Amino acid sequence: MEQQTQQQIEDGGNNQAAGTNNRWAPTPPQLRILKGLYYDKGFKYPTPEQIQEICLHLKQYGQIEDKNVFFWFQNLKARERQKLKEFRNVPVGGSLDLNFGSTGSTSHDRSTDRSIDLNFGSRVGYGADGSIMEQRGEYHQEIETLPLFPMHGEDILGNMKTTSEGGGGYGGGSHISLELSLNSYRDADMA
Amino acid sequence: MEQQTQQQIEDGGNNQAAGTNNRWAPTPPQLRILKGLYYDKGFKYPTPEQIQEICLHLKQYGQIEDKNVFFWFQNLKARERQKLKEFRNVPVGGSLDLNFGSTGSTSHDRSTDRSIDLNFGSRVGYGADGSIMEQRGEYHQEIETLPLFPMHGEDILGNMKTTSEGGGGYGGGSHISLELSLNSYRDADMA
DNA sequence: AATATATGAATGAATG
DNA sequence: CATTCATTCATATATT
Repeated sequence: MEQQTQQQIEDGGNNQAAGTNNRWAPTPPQLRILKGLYYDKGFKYPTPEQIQEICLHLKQYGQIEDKNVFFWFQNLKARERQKLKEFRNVPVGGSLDLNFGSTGSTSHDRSTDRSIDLNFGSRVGYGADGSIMEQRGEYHQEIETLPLFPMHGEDILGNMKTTSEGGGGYGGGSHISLELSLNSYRDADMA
Repeated sequence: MEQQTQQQIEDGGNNQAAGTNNRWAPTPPQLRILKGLYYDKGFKYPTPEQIQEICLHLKQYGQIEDKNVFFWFQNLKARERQKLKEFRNVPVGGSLDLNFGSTGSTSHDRSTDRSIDLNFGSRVGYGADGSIMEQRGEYHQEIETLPLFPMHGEDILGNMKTTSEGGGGYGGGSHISLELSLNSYRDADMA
């Protein structure tokens, strides 16, 4: 079938089939910046305003929307957490009947290997530090502060909060001077 | 993670080098057990804990990791759905069924309903209001008579975290200053 | 060998 | 935020 044999999303050329392609794919520069923020800066909890800022900036490197940035951060966080969770050792107990159909031996093979205690064990939870670090609030850098676009976090799209408006939400007109620093990037995927 | 940096396959030459990717392949015993769980037991939604349990057990039959088990279930589910969808797309001639709003019979788990809303206006819960609404305390694993865990059932149920946004809302101190010392060189994107 | 298929792996998007 | 769905990429294996 038409399973393979397709070459889409590329970096070199932003082939936006305008309508045919629905799923966003970060261009290398966008990915580099996003990763730089997340890993190098430890910036993991962008506010809606900051998402807009980031998105606006990333638009230079290819088509992108707020929700893409939002999802990107969400997914990365979720997957890192999930990874930790899966590495965690299972408590005890568990009697999954995995021995069906086997030959005879009706004994629990796994026996007592579940006593292995890794590094986590108890602090894998949230807020227990270690897994989730926060930088919201007043996280300042002490590197070269280079203001990219000292603009005011305005409503770029004007559709962020159509439901619960009224001003009760979040401040709103808060000026955010998003300055990014990507002196060092984490990885250079692709070879 | 960086795997979709594929380049044009029309280069006509050698692409894709380095074959250090050893992808897991289930051994016969492992496959038998996995299939037994999925088909015979109807066990299709393993929790992270159960994944570990299964994985640990399968280790006796060959090298395997949690993520392998995770992906195995994910793929199997996805492909069964995909298969069903293909059959459903048979050229029916002109039988356009626009029966929206009913038929609610058989399957309607929580999918197949993809509504393409590219507007992204009010749905994406940034958690702007903070506070996680509800925390699913029940998995709908319709296991027939499989006593997965006749012991405990906590963990996933207890998810209380009130430090999700920490930053004290987005309205107030969104004075995060990142930095960006990017070189304003735009690669080739955004032609 | 070239093509097709099966399936492991990755990730964007969506839901509750 | 945790979990799940959908689509796609990457390969090993089967088929011709």
